[in-house]
Amino acid sequence: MKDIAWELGLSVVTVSKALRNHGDISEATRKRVMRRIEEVGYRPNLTARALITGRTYTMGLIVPDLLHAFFAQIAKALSRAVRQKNYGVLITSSEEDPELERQEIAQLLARRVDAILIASAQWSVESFRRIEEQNTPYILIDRHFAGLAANFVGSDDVAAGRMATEHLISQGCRRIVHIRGPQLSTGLGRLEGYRLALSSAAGGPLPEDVMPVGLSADDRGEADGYEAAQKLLDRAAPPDGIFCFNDPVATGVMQAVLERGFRIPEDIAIVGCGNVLYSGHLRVPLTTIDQDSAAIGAEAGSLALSMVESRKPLPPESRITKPKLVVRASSLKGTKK
Amino acid sequence: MKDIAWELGLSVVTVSKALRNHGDISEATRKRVMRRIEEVGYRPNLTARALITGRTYTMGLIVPDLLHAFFAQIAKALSRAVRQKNYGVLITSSEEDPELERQEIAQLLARRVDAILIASAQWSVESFRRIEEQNTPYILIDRHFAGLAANFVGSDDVAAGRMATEHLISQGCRRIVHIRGPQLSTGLGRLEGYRLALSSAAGGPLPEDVMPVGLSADDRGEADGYEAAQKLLDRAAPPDGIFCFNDPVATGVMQAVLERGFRIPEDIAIVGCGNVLYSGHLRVPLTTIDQDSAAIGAEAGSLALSMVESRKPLPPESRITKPKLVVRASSLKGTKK
DNA sequence: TTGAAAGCGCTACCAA
DNA sequence: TTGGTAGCGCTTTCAA
Repeated sequence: MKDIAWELGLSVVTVSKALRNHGDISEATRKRVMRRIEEVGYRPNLTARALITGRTYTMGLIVPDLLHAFFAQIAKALSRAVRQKNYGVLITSSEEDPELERQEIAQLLARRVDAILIASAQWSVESFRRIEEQNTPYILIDRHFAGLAANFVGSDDVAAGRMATEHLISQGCRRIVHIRGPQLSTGLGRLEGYRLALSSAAGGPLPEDVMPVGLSADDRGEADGYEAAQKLLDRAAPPDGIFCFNDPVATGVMQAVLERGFRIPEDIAIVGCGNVLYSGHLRVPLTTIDQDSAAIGAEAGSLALSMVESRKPLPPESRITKPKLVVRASSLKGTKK
Repeated sequence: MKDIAWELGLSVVTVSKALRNHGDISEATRKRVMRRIEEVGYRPNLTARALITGRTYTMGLIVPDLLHAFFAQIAKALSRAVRQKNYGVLITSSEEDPELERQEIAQLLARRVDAILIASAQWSVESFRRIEEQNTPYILIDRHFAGLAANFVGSDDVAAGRMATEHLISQGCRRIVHIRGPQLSTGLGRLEGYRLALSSAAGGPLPEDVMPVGLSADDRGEADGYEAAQKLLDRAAPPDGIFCFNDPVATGVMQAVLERGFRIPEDIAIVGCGNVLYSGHLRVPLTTIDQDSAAIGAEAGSLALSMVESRKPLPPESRITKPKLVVRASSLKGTKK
């Protein structure tokens, strides 16, 4: 509070300026003010400042599930990237529910966050129009939308799906099932990559075989993967390779496969996606596609910062990381190659 | 904005009251206002409201590492608990660094969060005095301090350490090493539990054997566990049981042990702590102590809410969950019992 | 039931 | 270099 001003025989204005290293202030008074600030342990009320400057120094992040290590990693990296500029991050979870997500967007908007970063579970683009109306910059993370010219930071999902599938093919798999993700850019992209790889396989096109699952947030896909795998194993001719939408799904698949007495990778090779941090420590170390979630988070952070710092709207930008295949035991048949 | 008031021929005051269902407002005008609100898509500016009411409807959460599933789980549960009352959560990470943590506390204080929830990496109690000075309610999570009469939500670490160790003893282990955690209540408590269990072992007291590690946030303990295990395995007589401070450490230990050709649990049994969500899917499914981090997060949330809602200071409260042993393959020798 | 006045704690703008 | 005046968008008296 600014009885500090009174104590020093200054005006609040001067104190305010001193606090912010505002240009026209004499070094002497600045020092004087700063010392008193220190003594009293005063900290300016950021909500008041926000009201007048219109900047809250807060980024809003919406993820489907904080417990999913992929998003936790993004959150962590984002938080770190913006922290140095004194930004905080308001993190909320949509639990993969579009309606809840819309509410969260409204909340963040009401709180006047400086930018919204969102790995959206949305089907339509409507919510984003709302954000645009409020002139709040926003960035799509991980998942993007075809018809929406928005900032995007994520990975090339088609390439990811393709690499994963090609790898399985190169390991000698011929009956390759894809356990697909939701109807979002990530699920769709990886599916497309899977198809591309199969159709251009070396020894002639391989048959497609896609299993859907309904991803719910609470189990992160493990239960779904487990279930899907059960069905697959009940078949007369089970697959010899499975490309899973993500690592949690792969984890569930792995469990089911082992329980049923199949060997990984000898009987069934498994590839995941995301390279979540524990994937190398699973029952059978998991071959997966690394999408560098840390880089995505950091990139999104720096992009958000630049958007906020330059007050005028910047043209939408896409920053897409190249996925990398990480080969581990779960797919290494050594049959071929 | 309240040109809505003007449009309806009302005063801003009336609109404001209508918005908040404030008592004295006629049902008719309330409806009228609400409808207009809807049409325009107006949302009140929460920062302005915060300035005058002094309540930001925001909880501040500080964890050592968001990537550690234990804390991610807490964050998720907390977020869910307070969301229904329209609170948001500002999540920051201290990266296990006391100095950084102090800065984050100052940030949260400056932002005037309604309550601070913190799994502290602090050595001293000084920071908390600061929080108290600002009259901001705060709750310690997971880690508490001997000399501090503060609200605490966490687990009984002594019991956890004891259960883990007793389990190893019951499995026939006689050379049991504890890879200990940091000098905080969690590390200290589990260590004490370990000692208690050894000294009261059925066949007479067993020797203590404690390995320190310096937990850094970035690897969540895996690398530390890996290193510690290497040293252990270099010994002439390696241990036959290892109780690890937490699951990430256990993960690292497991890797080293397997790499060196030892069998788990036949040669070396391993027990972790935390029951992080992937612990059942590790190379060897991990026996661990469940501390129900979801319950901790939810409890902390409801406690925080009750503190905030009742404006007057409540007497400090401790909510301590009872840990549970989760037996999996990593310790199941079947030698005895 | 409604609204005028005052002000939350701070910063922008301009005059001194 | 300093400080008075205004006002950010709301809510809180309290009087009409």
